Amino acid sequence: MVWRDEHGKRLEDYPRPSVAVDTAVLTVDDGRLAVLLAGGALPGTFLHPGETLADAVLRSLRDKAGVVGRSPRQLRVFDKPSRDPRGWVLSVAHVDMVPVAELAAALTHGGVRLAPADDASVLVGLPYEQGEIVAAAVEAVRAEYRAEPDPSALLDEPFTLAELRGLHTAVLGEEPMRDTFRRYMEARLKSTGETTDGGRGRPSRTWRRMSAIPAAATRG
Amino acid sequence: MVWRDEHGKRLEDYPRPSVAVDTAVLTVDDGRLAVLLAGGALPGTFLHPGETLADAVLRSLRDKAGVVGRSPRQLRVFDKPSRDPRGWVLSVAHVDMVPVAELAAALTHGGVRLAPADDASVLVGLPYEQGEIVAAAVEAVRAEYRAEPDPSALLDEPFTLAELRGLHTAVLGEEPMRDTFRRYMEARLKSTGETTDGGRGRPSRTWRRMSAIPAAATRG
DNA sequence: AGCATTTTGCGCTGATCTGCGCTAAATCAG
DNA sequence: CTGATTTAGCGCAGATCAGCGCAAAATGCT
Repeated sequence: MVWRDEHGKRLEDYPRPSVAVDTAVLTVDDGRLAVLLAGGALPGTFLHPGETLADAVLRSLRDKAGVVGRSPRQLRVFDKPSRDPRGWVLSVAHVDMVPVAELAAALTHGGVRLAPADDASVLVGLPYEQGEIVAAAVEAVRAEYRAEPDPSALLDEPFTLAELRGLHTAVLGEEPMRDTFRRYMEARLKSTGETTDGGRGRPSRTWRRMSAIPAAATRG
Repeated sequence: MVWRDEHGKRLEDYPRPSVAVDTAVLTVDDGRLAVLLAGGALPGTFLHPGETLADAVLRSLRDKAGVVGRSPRQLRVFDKPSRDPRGWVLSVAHVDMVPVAELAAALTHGGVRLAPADDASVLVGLPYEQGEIVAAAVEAVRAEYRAEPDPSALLDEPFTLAELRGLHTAVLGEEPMRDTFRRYMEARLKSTGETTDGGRGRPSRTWRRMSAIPAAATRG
């Protein structure tokens, strides 16, 4: 039974935009935040019937970047009329932080590369307002990292405080003060009770995230 | 010149969702947060060609609630497949805080009423996941009010600290501590240099928001 | 004029946080 | 065994913040 409005028209009888999902896939590469570009743009796709936005995002990450098992977060909708020369397209922007190792396969494909995520000259070169998407993504990820230790689980467990702080420095673009960082994060981590093996100097204590879910598992 | 893809198809040849905008119009009524319902639902509309989402939101607020000159904020997209029995519809949810006086005309229409915004029994009675939209809106507005003095300009200027604190109490659902509130907010307000007239007791100092834009003007 | 009322302002205490210098601890290299 | 290295841990000073009690100030009422 197809629904019709008071004019006898179905939903399909009205003009509708195309809906795309675009994802700023961020990672840490060479000590700084980087964004994945495929053919000079963010990976994305048009929404298919019956899909949720998250389904579409996951499909585009798998198909365009070989990335699976992640949990992209919705940012917001970009809808500037002049945004897409092809026509009326809305973009629902997402962000996902992915360990750089998981992007290795994608990066062997022609046209797939990493670019510094907080480099203005990179952002202005992106089509379809995607520079704004990346900027919004960087801001969102930095806020998450200020609040929680490695919330996107880029580090394999267990890890040391130095590794964690190194990661946070790369994400935030500034180095947090050692003691302040340690006090805040230790309260949000679970000690393994063990230390590192080998290496000179006093062995480091090792930690896991509070969540019981393994790092690579999808989140709720 | 109509764009076609590598299959010779235009954007319109592919199935697309309808895109609706729904706005949680929040206000303060009788000392607490309230949400506007029109016919038992949030005001909304389908997106028309050539419109931005903000255009559509403003149009629906004008047509369904008689509200003009505001600046709704985008929350996020709701896309649960079973959300809308009419068919494939995405809803881009927004929130707007509006002085209750500006809703007076709308409230004289049949079927338009205010309901407590943080009352779970109200939220579960809403169609199309709109309870979740209202909950997300309440959370967003409360975060804004924790950070800034009356960011949605519900108070006419100038206002007293007691009026401001009363408004914030209504929005937050809890009364902030007088001195803590005063220290934080005074730093974010502009003193008029004048005090209230009449009334018993020591006259109150009066304040304006930092922004130079009049309260009813739209924001950037 | 005195009192009640209301707001402003602030001194004070205790709590919390940041940043830093420095030592102890636990390794490995020589 | 000694020294170098690296991390852990912490004492401390200074800064900041929250909350409270209370008095001063500025009105209107009687």
